[in-house]
Amino acid sequence: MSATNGAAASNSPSQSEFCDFLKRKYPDDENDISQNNNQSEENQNSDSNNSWKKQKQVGEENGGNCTMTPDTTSSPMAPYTSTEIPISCAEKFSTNNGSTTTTITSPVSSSYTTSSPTVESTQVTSSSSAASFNIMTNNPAFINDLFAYDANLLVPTTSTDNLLSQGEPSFTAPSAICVNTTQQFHEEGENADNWQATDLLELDHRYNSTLQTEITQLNPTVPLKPHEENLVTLVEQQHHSNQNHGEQSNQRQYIQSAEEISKSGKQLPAMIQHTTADTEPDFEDRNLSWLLNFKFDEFPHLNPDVAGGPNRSQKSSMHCNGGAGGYKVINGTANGRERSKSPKSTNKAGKKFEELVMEVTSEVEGGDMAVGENVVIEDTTTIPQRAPKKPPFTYTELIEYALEDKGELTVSGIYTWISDRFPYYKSNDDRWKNSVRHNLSINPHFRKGHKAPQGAGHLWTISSGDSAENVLAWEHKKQRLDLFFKMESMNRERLVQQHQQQQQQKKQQSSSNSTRHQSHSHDGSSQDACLYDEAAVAAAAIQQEMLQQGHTTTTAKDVSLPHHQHYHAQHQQNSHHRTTLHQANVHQQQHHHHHPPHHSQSLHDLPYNELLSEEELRKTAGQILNGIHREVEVQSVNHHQPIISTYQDVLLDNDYLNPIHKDVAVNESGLHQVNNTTVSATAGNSHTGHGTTTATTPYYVTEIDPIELGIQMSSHPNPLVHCQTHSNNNHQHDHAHQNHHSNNHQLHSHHHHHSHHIHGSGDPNSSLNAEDTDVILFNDEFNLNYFTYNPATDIVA
DNA sequence: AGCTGTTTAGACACCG
DNA sequence: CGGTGTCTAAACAGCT
Ligand SMILES: [Mg+2]
Repeated sequence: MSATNGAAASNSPSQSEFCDFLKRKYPDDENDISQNNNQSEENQNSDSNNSWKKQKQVGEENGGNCTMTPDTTSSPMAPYTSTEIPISCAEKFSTNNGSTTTTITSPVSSSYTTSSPTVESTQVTSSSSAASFNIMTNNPAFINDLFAYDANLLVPTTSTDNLLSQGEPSFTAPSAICVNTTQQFHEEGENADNWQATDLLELDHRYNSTLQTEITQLNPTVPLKPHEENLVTLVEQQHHSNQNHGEQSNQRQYIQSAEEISKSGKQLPAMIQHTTADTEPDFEDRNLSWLLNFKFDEFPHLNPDVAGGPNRSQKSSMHCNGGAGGYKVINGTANGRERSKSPKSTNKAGKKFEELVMEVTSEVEGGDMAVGENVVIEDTTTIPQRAPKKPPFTYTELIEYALEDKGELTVSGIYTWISDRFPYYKSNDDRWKNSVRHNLSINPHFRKGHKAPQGAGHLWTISSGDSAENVLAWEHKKQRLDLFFKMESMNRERLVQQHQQQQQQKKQQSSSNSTRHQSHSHDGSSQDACLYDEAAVAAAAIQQEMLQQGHTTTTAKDVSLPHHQHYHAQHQQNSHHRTTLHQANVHQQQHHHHHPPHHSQSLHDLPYNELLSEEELRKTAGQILNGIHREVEVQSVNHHQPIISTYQDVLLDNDYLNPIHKDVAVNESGLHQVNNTTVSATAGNSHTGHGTTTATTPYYVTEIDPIELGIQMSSHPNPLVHCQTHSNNNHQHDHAHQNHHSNNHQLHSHHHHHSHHIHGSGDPNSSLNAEDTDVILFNDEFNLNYFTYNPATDIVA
């Protein structure tokens, strides 16, 4: 417990948004699909990811825990192990749907106005009122497992029933979901497996199209099926009630972890106990999927080169992911290429894996190494479980969801949040945790806040822009997450039913005495039952939450959503911003006009508001500059005097491109706004020629030596000026782009469009524009993170 | 020693 | 193909 730290945790709002990135990974196209399938297989088998942990062995015991110590977050933790039930997620929905205020109109514009933050807000529209969910189930084929993901998860069934019943409600508000209609109803079979993938893709597709067109389209279309309706019922009710109250928009449903749920009182108890008892002690421990994530190199004898098989490709590198499925290892064809690689992990993991493999293989016929075959691992025999599939969310998204939901979390809290809800990410696996940390560092919208109360580390928060786009994008993400969980629930339900049927059949058979072998266990459709469902749990959680909400006035923070994203893009990030409201009283406002006020709040929240000592300023400035994309013009105004650096108009209001509001950045950086005149004067001195100085725009000046901030002015001829303009914003901005390779590249080019924004903002610095000029080092976006690293450019460090 | 947080890199998938 | 986005692995430094 820990109290959960985050204080915030509980209420925050978050929502889920959804991105399109799915597309990429899981393309809509049929072709893609096919590919996906392949992949999926792999995945299933190996399951990639996650799994290994570096440390692991020990860990295990703990099970999950592992790491979590720290503060807050942890409390929830223990999750699985103890309970076994991993996740529950409930979703919340964005309430806003219908009312989102923001308009989307010009996407671009929004942000940049320097002065006035407000975007256009207002309005809006749209919304999605109630959405209806469509679809579902009934598709015959599974698309691939990619999406199937958790449906399978694993937990032995038994008690599930209870859960299910309770769980059902998980579906939240219909409103949130928008599924595309297109296919939907094939009612034939029961295979509904597809729906997840399909739905998500559709959602994404829709989102994309909407971006172009209008928001309104987001509204849901298809009506729910009866049974679905049932599921939803609770939610809707709640929803209605809320609406009545006028809250609708804000209400959210949260995703709770199993633990939370249990705490809350709901009980899943039966299940939990049961499960735990039955199967393994530790759920996670038992799941050996991580073992499948190996590198061929490490296990020469397994090297597929020989084997042949379906291989995939050539990626030499490889890890095979194993996937779920039945724990098969897929083959990879790996070439032996990469062999020597990571010593560490390799060794450790390798051994384990190796041993395991040996065992397995031995069992397997012929020992064919073909890795491709099915290797059954462990208990599969008795337990139907399948390894969870990798959720269709990027790490960035997962973190966003977690932070939006809880407001602020420690790193370990984030791990917990994720692992509680997505079985794929085991708490004893260090690999994905490394990725999480990496993403925190690399994405500017993830901000490191105060030090964690307890252990090492800090509380992380998310900052998002308020632009309409962002709002939309966030809405989309939320919907995606919600849809995902719904689908999960449904799948779960379906599986349970199947399982029950099977059991009945078995009984009958046994009684009838027919053949013992019930070989067909794996029929396409039936996957064994996994009963466990996150969804169920989630549902339960939601239900509970709803109930609670009714009474409690929890504090709710609402988070407004974030917004952002780029259009095209797809994929990307988003940002979010959250605002806090007290539900109890006020909440009505829901409108997202967070802007104005919010900004201020955000400032307040930040630790920086107060005056800082010089050192602190320096430190802070460095931190701020580090990792934030901004458009900056750095000029060395004067040499002889104290160094004065100018950051020109760089800091934009926050929006999806610039998650951190300009004011915040300025404040944190210790910058002062200066009149043009002033600056120009100085500037003029220094470098005359270039004219880079813009007449009009205000400058932000700091006395901190740029070098201290990691920015080195070029030593060239005019030492003076170096400007960078960039708009940085890039599409994605957030993402930090890691530059591939040399950072240089990215720095230049692209994204000009954004640049105009800047201009638009009133800052003509046409002169600056000139990307052409020598002076300008960077164009559009560039990540100050890399400032230091670019030797090539003038800026060096 | 373990956890955190920052960076660097290589590999891939996509997209225009 | 180059630019991007994502993922994974790692090296490292700083804290606790
Ligand atoms: Mg960051």
